[in-house]
Amino acid sequence: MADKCDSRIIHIERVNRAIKEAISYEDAEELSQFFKAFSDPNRIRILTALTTQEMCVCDLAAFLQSSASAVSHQLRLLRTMNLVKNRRDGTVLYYRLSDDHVKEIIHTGLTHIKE
Amino acid sequence: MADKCDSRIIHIERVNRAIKEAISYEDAEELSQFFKAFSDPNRIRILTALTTQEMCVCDLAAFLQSSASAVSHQLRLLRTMNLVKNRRDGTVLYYRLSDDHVKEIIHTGLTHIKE
DNA sequence: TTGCTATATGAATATATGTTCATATAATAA
DNA sequence: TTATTATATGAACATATATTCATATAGCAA
Repeated sequence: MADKCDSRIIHIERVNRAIKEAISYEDAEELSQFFKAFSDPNRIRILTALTTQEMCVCDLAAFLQSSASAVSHQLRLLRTMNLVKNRRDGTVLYYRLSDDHVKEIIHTGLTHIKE
Repeated sequence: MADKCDSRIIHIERVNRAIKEAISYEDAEELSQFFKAFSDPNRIRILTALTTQEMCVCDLAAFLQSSASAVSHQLRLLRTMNLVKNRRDGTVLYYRLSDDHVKEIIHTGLTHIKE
């Protein structure tokens, strides 16, 4: 915090413009949380798997070659972020994507890394 | 790993389809790394600020009310991810976005959280 | 050269995160 | 009821991450 250039700003008009046009800190916080949901390879694999079909926790665990517990933890996080929904059929919970933003986000990301 | 349902998959056809259509683990890894760049509120604020103008490290530090050192660390990460570029003018480094994917990603994310 | 400024960077620290393990819960069947 | 299965969840542990602080580097001016 105590840097030299902090007291003597170089381009005050740019700083003011940035402040004026900025999204709120709360929005930045929420947005970063949203993207954090995509910041783990296993969650990415879960989300991409769910773009074409609904799957239960066991299916996803088999697909990821991971434990059902680990998958369940990840799914809870994705549920909290409203990225996936589930429906119950007996003891089985089927998970699916909440909406099309997920596909859109992943598609844009894939396009970026493939350049 | 030693879960009960791991040995006895419920919907083998869904698992096989997921495996068949999946992106590679390496791509999932790279994609998650890409999104990790957006998973911090200060990086989000840096990236949104740079959508309308180029700014130097000091400007960004003033905007974020953070230290130049912290900003520099974040910018290095964003540079490594190819999300920002810079140009030097004397001792000052001006940062800008690398391409339009950043704007697109953030726009989609904002649309999602505003629903 | 020396001195100053903007930025970069390594180490240390504190916090966050992902998995595992053990246990709990919910639905079903006997 | 009890048993079984699918899923959820809390605690613990290991790893990752963001900031701070101290120091280094790069460019410029005197």
